[in-house]
Amino acid sequence: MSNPITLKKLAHLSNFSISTVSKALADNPEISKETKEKVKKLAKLYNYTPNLVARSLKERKTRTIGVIIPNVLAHFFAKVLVGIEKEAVELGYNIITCISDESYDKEAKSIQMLGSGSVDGFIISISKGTYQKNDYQHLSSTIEKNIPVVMFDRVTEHVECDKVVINDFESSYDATKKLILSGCKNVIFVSPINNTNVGVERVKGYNKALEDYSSPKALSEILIIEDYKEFAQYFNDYLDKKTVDGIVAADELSAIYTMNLVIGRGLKVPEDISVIGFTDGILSENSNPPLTTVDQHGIELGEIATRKLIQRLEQNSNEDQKEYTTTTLKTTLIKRGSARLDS
Amino acid sequence: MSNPITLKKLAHLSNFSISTVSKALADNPEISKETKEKVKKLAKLYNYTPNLVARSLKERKTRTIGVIIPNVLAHFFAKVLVGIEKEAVELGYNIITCISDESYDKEAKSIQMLGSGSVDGFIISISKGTYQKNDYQHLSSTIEKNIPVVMFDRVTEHVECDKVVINDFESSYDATKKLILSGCKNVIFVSPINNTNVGVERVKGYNKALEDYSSPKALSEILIIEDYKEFAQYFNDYLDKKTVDGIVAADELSAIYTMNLVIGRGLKVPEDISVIGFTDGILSENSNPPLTTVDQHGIELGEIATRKLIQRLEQNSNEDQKEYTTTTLKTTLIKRGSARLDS
DNA sequence: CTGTTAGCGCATTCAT
DNA sequence: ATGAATGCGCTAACAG
Repeated sequence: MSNPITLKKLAHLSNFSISTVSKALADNPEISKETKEKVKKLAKLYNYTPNLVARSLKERKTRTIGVIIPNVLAHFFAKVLVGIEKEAVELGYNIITCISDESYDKEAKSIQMLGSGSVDGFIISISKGTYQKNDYQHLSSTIEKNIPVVMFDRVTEHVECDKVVINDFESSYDATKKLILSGCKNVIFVSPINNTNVGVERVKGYNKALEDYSSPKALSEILIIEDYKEFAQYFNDYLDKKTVDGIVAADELSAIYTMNLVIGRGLKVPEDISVIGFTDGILSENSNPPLTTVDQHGIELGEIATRKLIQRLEQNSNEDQKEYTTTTLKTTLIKRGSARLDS
Repeated sequence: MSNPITLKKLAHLSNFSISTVSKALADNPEISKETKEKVKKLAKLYNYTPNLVARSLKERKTRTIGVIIPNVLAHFFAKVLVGIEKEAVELGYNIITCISDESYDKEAKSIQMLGSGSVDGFIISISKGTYQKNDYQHLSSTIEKNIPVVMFDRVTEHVECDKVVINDFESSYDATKKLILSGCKNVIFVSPINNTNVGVERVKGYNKALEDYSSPKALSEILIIEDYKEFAQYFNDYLDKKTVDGIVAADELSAIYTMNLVIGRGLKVPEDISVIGFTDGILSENSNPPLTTVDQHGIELGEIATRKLIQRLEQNSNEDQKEYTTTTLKTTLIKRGSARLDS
């Protein structure tokens, strides 16, 4: 900036002292009405805006939140980001966004960078890489430094902090159960996220539903997707050998992808095979047939996470620290065309 | 932060002065090897990280970029964001993300906030609201304050700055032309973004292609989408009256949506109607049939914009200011299943 | 080679 | 009601 207008300059121009100007602009009752008016007029005239970096240094808080997500291209995370941004702005905060790209290194580095005074707290969903490494030191240590962390969706029990998740187990259980009750004999589970707690919970829900509702000799199969191309091959071979009439997919893309493979074989959805996916996305609304999905309420999830974090940031430090809490959001099954459901 | 370790504390602990510690950590040649080693060891031991806010204040730059996009849920913008974030991190910058949500007010407010010292420069794609209002004061004035701005995709000639765009006119011209040359008689254009320069350019390209290649009595129609539900109704009525065999859509969602309406009428894509969309998204790869699209290379676009901005940020202020430049990225037509194309 | 000093812009305590 | 002085944590010019 060539010549940013500062308090000092306003002070010169107005013939008041810096502190008077500062107080006047802050509507401090110590200052007389006339001075306030003069100063404010001048400030407006010169288009004064306080330097936020200086203020941050002084106040020792930045009113900025660090947001770390694995991947913005996944619609769910994009939605959460929308919720976070919206709520943050509402409450007077900015967000610094980092995309971990599912990598431990990038996640850790971002946290370490931003943790050096750039942000007041973090909202994070853990990367696959971090799960694999099973190392949460970077998170624990920021919490120890008294920088609050809120985890959402992909969380871990190894770190104590506020969390916001959805009822993964239950949702998956429910989806599977509904398929079975509406006549599916052989329901399989497809997942590209088996290396996250979220994926694991969804598998558990699936298994439990089979146990509770399916005949013992029914198909019970979890297909892990790592590479989509390889999976296509594998899945086609699989369908050559087995008869499937229901699919629960752990996310949106895998649901759509699987559905298209099914249709590509000349099978009909939902007549021959019913498909239910987990998601929040546009894909599902606009697929053909439209996908029946478990709505994860991403925007709301983001808002809640943000509120939790800011609440903690703004609580008086002499108050008792509130206990950490985990909020579980209930999903909603959105019925579209890809599954025949009774109820 | 309860007790962030600072230079001052390191100075106490090491019995050197603050400045010596500072210089030692910065590998300043003034400092002896032994001292450097001692200090660095201590710093590592206490896990010292410099306070970036203080450094920003001192250096008068934040190494942070403000990114303002209309909507992260649109895949194209999400991709650009990925490109920006990636390149920024690579070059040692953070990004503060604001979502304007297509609103002038939010856009202006974000810029004004962040322009007060929080960021060194901006990367922005203009909101629909701003186009409507036709007011670019908030942008011009930040440039006047010597905060560089790079605009991408949705740009305006009313502001002089670096820009990165794609060849919208040409791409649209080309897509339309290809449809006509492969036999489409009646190609219409569908757009939800007609209130942006991008949308306007694409319409122009469409019109020119009709002019150059289509028979004079062929259909020539631009359908504007404001509300998708209303559009569905309108479009169905439209197809009752007119015969269409080609559709060019100005973005991804409108392409998919239109295609699904067509299929919903029992028509076949691409046999009865060919569809080409503009996009960068997952939707197109996974639609049924997969959508033939104009790839806008969002990630690369984001990277280029970031490089341009940072170059300007880091150029010596005593050098001559470089001229503002506009980079035009060439799109690529990705042929999938939704259009019969000859070549 | 090391230390003292000043100052980035702001808020605030303590005089006056 | 106003102003002088201090310090947030850091860098760097200057002095020794």
